[in-house]
Amino acid sequence: MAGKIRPVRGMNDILPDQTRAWQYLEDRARRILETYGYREIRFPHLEHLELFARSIGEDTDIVEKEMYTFADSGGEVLALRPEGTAGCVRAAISAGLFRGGGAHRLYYLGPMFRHERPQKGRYRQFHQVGVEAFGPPGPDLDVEQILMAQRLLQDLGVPGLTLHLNSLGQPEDRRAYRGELIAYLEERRGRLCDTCRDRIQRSPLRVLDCKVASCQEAVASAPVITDYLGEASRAHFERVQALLQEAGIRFVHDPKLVRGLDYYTDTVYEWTSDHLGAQDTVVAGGRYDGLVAELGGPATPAAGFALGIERLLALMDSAQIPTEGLDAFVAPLDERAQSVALELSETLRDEGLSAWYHSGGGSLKSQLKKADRLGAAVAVLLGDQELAEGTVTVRDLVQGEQEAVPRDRAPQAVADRLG
RNA sequence: GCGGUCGUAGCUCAGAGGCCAGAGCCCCGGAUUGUGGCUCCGGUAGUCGCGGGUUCGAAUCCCGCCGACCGCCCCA
Repeated sequence: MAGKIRPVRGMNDILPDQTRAWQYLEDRARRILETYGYREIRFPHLEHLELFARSIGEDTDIVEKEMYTFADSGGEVLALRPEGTAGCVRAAISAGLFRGGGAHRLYYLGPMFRHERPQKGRYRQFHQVGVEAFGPPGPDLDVEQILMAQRLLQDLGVPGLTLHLNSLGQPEDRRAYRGELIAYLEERRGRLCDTCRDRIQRSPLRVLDCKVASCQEAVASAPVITDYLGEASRAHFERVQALLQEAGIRFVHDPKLVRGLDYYTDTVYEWTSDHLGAQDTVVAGGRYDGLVAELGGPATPAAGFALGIERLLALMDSAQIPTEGLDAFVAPLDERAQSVALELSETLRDEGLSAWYHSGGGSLKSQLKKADRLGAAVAVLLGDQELAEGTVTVRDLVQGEQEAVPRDRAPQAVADRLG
């Protein structure tokens, strides 16, 4: 294996056999998001490290140990984006999108990078569809986004889903709650696992969903964030739940649901699927009313979600992905037929048909075999006979019938043979 | 970063100390002259992940490294 260069760990090639599913998912996502008025935005994969540190939070795992960071030759400290929201908000601020206070609905598709240990459903380069809406502060926006995500998941036939919902309140609510929680946890320090002991002061919310049994017991009667919500947040959360119920969307209120990014406020949610492994979150999102201001824009409420493409692909019913076939396989039987075959192939494409011009010769038998393997519907054969007569042989590879037709009628003859 | 399982042809895998390392799929060719799919025949292809060690002899046993997968952690 000398000289063979490996792919970077956790970074996967997406091969031709898989790209059809990717394209299908991306097309469906675009179509659905656009019916809700969202428009695509594209922004760099690389940003100043500080953007992520400030938006995601210095003390989060993502910023602390999962980012790909480096100093470029000019000495600027950059990072490959570990998620999309920060860059999206930065781009919107940079473009002055918030001047005038108009509502904006944006979506994006693309790779994100986190230096984690790869496993099923978790990769170092992974792909998300993200949506962000800016302006409206109301709970109805949160619910419309949940409806939109659900439509997408249903459209793609994703099984075994559960929607988990929680509210994190405003920063001051969280601060008050955090104090209470730390006090509670400190009293039970002895019953917590090692990692949770370390977490008490740094990120006490994380202790709540530790999977160690003793931690679960210790935390069973811990204070719950939703008991500490301010009046506005409480009302917001109740309204979200009421609207979800009226929309007929089932959810479970999960008081322990905590997101790994600091910018969330009020509503947070997560869809999990029981058909995945340990990495079972397919969609996650929520409201982040403080982020735009935090990044230097005008105070602007906002909400959004991100969807993991690889995870969704793993869940999708591949049967619904359309297979696009090849219309015509054009076979020049010898060198003399090449120029006519090339020209005929172009004519077929002029008519909107797909044509595989066969280069490389071989016996008619081997060429037909190739046409068959390629899944061509029709083979167009051009040999001495056809050249002499000014015809082509159009062979229907499904029916097994063929006919000789004048060359200029070939496109029509091919089209007639297609389902 | 921690733990477990596993690395043999392009792919899926068999071989578990001893004839030149095997099968299926794929690919290529053939089964009379210009006709695919089914069948049959033949063929190409592997420094058995890499490096050391044990042994008369290692794909097979031992050690190290690398990689993949699964889980922890964390999250999409």
